[in-house]
Amino acid sequence: MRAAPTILHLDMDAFYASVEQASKPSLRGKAVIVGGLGPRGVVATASYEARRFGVHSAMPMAQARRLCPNGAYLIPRFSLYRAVSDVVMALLRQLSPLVEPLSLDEAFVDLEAGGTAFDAESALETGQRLRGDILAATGLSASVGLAGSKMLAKVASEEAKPDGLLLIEPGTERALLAPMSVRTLPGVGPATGEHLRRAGITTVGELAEAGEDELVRMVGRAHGVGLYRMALGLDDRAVVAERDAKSVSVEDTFDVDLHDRVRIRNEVQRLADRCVHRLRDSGHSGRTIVLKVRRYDFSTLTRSETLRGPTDDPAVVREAAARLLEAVDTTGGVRLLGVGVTGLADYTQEDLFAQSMAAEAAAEAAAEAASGGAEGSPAAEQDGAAEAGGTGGADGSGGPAAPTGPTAPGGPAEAPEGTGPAGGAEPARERRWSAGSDVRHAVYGPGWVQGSGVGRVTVRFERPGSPPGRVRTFRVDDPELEPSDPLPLVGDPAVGEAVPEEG
DNA sequence: TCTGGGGTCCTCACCCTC
DNA sequence: TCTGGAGGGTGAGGACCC
Repeated sequence: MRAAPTILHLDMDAFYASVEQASKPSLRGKAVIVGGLGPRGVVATASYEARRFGVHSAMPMAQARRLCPNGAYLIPRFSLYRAVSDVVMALLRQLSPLVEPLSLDEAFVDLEAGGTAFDAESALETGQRLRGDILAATGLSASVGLAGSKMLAKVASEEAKPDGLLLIEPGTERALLAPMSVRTLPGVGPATGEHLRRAGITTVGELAEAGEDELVRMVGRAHGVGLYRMALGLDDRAVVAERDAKSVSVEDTFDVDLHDRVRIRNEVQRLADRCVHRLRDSGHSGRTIVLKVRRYDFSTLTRSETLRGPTDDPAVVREAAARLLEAVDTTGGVRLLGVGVTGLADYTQEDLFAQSMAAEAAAEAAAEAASGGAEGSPAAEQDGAAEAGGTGGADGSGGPAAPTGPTAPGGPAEAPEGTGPAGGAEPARERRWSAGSDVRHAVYGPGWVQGSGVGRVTVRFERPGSPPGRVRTFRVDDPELEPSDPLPLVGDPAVGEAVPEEG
């Protein structure tokens, strides 16, 4: 019996960029690129306007700037995206208890399990209603794929993009998939795609013709069997609502390669502390400590050590990471360091007891461990820093966003050597306004920082739902200007108020 | 030209025990 | 006593995903 097309895959269109456009009306219809602004940043999401210039996810930011010099370049604001995602996921959970989030902007839903669809017609109705509900609740468009399996539902939503809905009728799967590129299938990335291409296989139909034995020979058992089944449109993976995390890790890429061994040790200690923080936040302890090092030539190596039992003790993780680092040759330079913990376990009473015993010693050690460095600086960790230029606003405040554009002073994109998150007393600094961040002015109301420098900050006064706003420039220490939280994308009671006239 | 961050899963090698 | 294979644990690396 064929499965009814009641597996739904939801994919928000160009999610981060769309949220920025919704929250900053002057960016609507403009090329918006969200990603790391540092010298080693890559594109996380590009708006559809930017994609027309050839900009796409995972592209180095420098290349994106060459292709689209007039785009608005923004650092991701994950807290805002998470809030919007929560709204969307809540709508999905109204449809079914079986919702499997894949990321902030993607999820599978088993509609049949929720009793909200049982055949093609009811699935289509539910999908359309969902898209309308998401638009009403967030102001954002979403694409929906419906099929009898997760793999096909994902293929369907990909085909439906942007702002569309597609249902794959049971029985039509193989014919639909046959002409598609093998890269359409989940699990076929650049390496496997190239491997298959060299064997003369470029389409899903050719994959199916090759046969299971041949695919197993080419790409290994697990992958080969899975590929063959997917090529036939077969996928019986269930939608899983709760998934246990298997590892927790943190990593930093440095603007400049690190050479100083002392600095490298300090960074590893700092990462170990951050990792333990995340580990504890997730309510876990872990048994295997992993150190990741990416060298100057982009070669990456990992070293790991398995402890006798799980830990969430920062001192233990720091020591293990330090031991692992001793076995790594870092001459030539290090561009990335990471610390992770795998083999996760829930807390035990014994762990908690051991923890409390160690807490005092750990606190002392942490105080000593905080020390400064002299080179490089990790990627931004804060939300809200951005560089939004060159959108060609009517007021002429824009202009091409050159790499040295109006990023906030001291911002992540231009942190000079020696400005890492070192401990110690910092000298008094002037107020910093990260471009892209939300602000409120006592007279002009809410807006966002378009850029700042040489003692001035430029603010565009607009809010979600308002017309594109005007730009004003203030002194960075203007007492009437304050940082503020992001406004909701829809449903803000203040929307509709007149934006103060230029005067 | 330049390649993030946080994950998951798979494969292979090696060692040890039975 | 020696040998070989199976199987588990561990460590390292690669590929992939969003």
